[in-house]
Amino acid sequence: MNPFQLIPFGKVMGSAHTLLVKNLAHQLKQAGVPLTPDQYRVMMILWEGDSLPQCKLAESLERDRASVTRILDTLERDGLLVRVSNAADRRMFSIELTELGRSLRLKAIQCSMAVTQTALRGLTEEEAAIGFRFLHHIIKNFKQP
Amino acid sequence: MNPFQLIPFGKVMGSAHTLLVKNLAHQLKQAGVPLTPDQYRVMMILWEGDSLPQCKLAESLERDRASVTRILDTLERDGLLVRVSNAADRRMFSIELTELGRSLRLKAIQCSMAVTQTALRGLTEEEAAIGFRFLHHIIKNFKQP
DNA sequence: GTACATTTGTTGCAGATGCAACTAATAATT
DNA sequence: AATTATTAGTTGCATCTGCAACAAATGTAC
Repeated sequence: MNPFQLIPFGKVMGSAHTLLVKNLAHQLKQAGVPLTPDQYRVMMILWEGDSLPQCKLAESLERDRASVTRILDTLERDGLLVRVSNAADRRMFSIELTELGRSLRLKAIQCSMAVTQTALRGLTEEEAAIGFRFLHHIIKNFKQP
Repeated sequence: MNPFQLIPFGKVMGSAHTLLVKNLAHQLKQAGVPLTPDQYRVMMILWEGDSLPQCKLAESLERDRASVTRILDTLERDGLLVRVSNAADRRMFSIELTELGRSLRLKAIQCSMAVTQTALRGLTEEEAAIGFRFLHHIIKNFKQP
């Protein structure tokens, strides 16, 4: 590939990602959902199924354990979840959503879908699917170097 | 598009972007280039042409002025650039690279290209070009809502 | 079964981010 | 010319990030 096009790839990816995240933050705020985009990513996983240890969360988020610790601190402080100590392995906690935490799911997902629809506006289903595969390919390339 | 596929789009984009940024941080460190990925993005613009006011930098980076202020603080502290007060408009500074700042260009760009090559490994030029257009399309969608 | 290693989560540190409030300087209105 | 925007840059606050060092619990090896 032309080396002059290789240089700005990071910029293009960074711009697309930044705009997407900002748009999500905006949508969540508009909808009155008290979550930042990063908190949303954590909650998204918890809504799919509670009781993951924090290290699994970190892995799934591509973040380190320390970052997960602190996002959970905030979410616990704000009453969206609780850490429950695990009897089987006392190093770990089970994360359990509160009623409040569970209640935000629908609205938050609607915000997320609105962002995606803005992002993909004007693309056919086929073009969007090709774009998805492109991103998945990149992820795979980084995960198996 | 199938609503179940609309939900994880942010996650896919986030993963690809995160892995790319982490890989760049790693490459820069390996090559002994004293820049974080965010600092690299700023320097990239300055290498193309000095003397931009900070607000233009912010616009180009999709960041707010405050963020640019603080990245420049760090880069100035580390001797990569200097703020020169502008006689014509005393609100602004001209950012000027130091010799040290200019000297990092080649190595840093090589790191960036290595990251891109990893990202795009296994894709044809045509597929990569389609991926670029996909990302550009998303950027355009967010910029003209 | 004791010593060593690994794993889980936390904290300290330096770097980023957006938003809102602020100062100083320039532009626009009247 | 004087008042009123508007613009460029900075600072405070809350959030988020990775890395490295650490404690406590669990696993492994001898």
